[in-house]
Order: sequence, then structure tokens, then C-alpha cells
Amino acid sequence: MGATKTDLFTKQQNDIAAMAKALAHPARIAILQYLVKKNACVCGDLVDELGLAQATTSQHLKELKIAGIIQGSIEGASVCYCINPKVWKQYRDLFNAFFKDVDINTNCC
Amino acid sequence: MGATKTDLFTKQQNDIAAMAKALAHPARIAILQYLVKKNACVCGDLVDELGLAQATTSQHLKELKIAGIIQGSIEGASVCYCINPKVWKQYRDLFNAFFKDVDINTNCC
DNA sequence: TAATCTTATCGTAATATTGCAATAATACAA
DNA sequence: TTGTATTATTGCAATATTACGATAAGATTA
Repeated sequence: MGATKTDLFTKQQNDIAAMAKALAHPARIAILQYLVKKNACVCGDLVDELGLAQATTSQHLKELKIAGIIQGSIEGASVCYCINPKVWKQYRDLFNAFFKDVDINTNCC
Repeated sequence: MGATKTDLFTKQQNDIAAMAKALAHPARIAILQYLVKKNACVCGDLVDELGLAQATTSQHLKELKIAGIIQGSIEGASVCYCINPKVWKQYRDLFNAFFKDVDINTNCC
């Protein structure tokens, strides 16, 4: 026990949950907002931006990379990160599909 | 160490992360999709629907209730659940705001 | 080359989440 | 009242996440 029983659910349900999990930490939200705000590659200053230890920041970046929503490229001694716009749009579309069209009058409890 | 350092981040960042966390499990996605599909109060059959133990299902329902996205009302011996449309729309709007307007050409890495 | 800078990874501790059996609590039926 | 049905809570074990110091790996500089 302790591990999520993914086999009980559809691929789509697991996919949505996995995307949500990637967003389920304020540091990762902060990283994504920073990259979106800069609207470009950001090299090196993410550790200063967050206030977390370098190892912790690196770990959050790794999770976002594994989720596919950001990408990094080595630029000399440092690494440049940016949003992966294709995956970003996939996230947006999946969440939009999930949230769309709930009748306000559903409230019957 | 081990606990999220929420004080390092803005209220908005913590709010988005908290919402994402509520959605970050396939069982909770399945519950929400089922309630949306039924588009009404659902009494009692959620345990059969999920395939998880009754205690586990109850725990996921509790998390969704704490997040505010569903509400339950006692109906005799059983409990009826439905989407809280107000909170649902808040989620939708916050995610929409988060995902909107990322230029496809940001990709520069 | 040696020192320095940047990022990733390892190891470890603290905390959180997931899952379930057992049990409690409440409502209803016989 | 007694039994049954439904949901919540408790207690526990397994696993996952978060955080950070130490260290490694690679590039740049002196």
C-alpha cells in the first residue's frame, strides 16, 4: 500500500492527474510563471529567484522537465530553460476540456 | 525539512498549487468526471464506481470537499455528492488565467 | 594547470500521501 | 430493540515528496 493504483483508472485520468501533479507545488508554479513572464530562455538565475536551495531548485526543474512542460539547453557553464510551448498548449487544452461546460444549476445538494 | 515552504511564495502561487494538488490523483479525477457526467447529485454508488476500498474512497472525497470543489449532503442513510459549480468555475478561471497567452515562438532553447 | 562557477546527483531526514482493515457513527428496516 | 446498510474515522504500513548538505561533473577563467 501507499502507491497510487494507476491501473484502476483510464489513461486520460492518469494523464490529467500527472499534469496536475507537476503543477502541485508553489515553487514549480513560480518557475513556470517566471519563464512565461520573461517570455524567453532564462539562464542561471532561477535559484536566486526562488529562495530555495540550489539542490531543491534543481529537483523541481527536473520534475518539470520530466513532465515535458519546460526544456533546458546547455549554454556554456550554465543551463537555459524555457517553456515547451507545444506541451504547454497540451496542458491548457486538457484542462480546458476537463473544466468546460459545467452547468451552474448542477448545484442540487 | 520535508514540508513545502509555502512562505516563500505568493498567495496566488500557493492557491494554484493547492488546486492542482486536489486534482493530482486519478481517483479524484474519476470522481469529478463521474459527478460531471451525471450532472446531478450522486448518492452512494461512488465506491462501486472507483474500485478502491470504501475507506480510501471516503478519504479522496474528503480531500475534494476540503478543496471545496465538491459538496455533500446527508440524504437518509447515504450521502449525496455533487460539483460545487462556484468553486469549479473558480478553478477553471484560475487555470485559464495561468495558461493563457503563451506565444508559440517562446521556444528558443 | 589550478581555481572558480554552474548545475546535477547522491544520501539522508522530515513530512505527506495512499491504501486498507477495523471500528465508530448514523439512519433505516424488521 | 436488533440487525443491516452507508459513510466517516482511526491506526497503521508502504510509498512518495520535499528539502538540503555534500559532492561530482562540466565549462570558464586566471
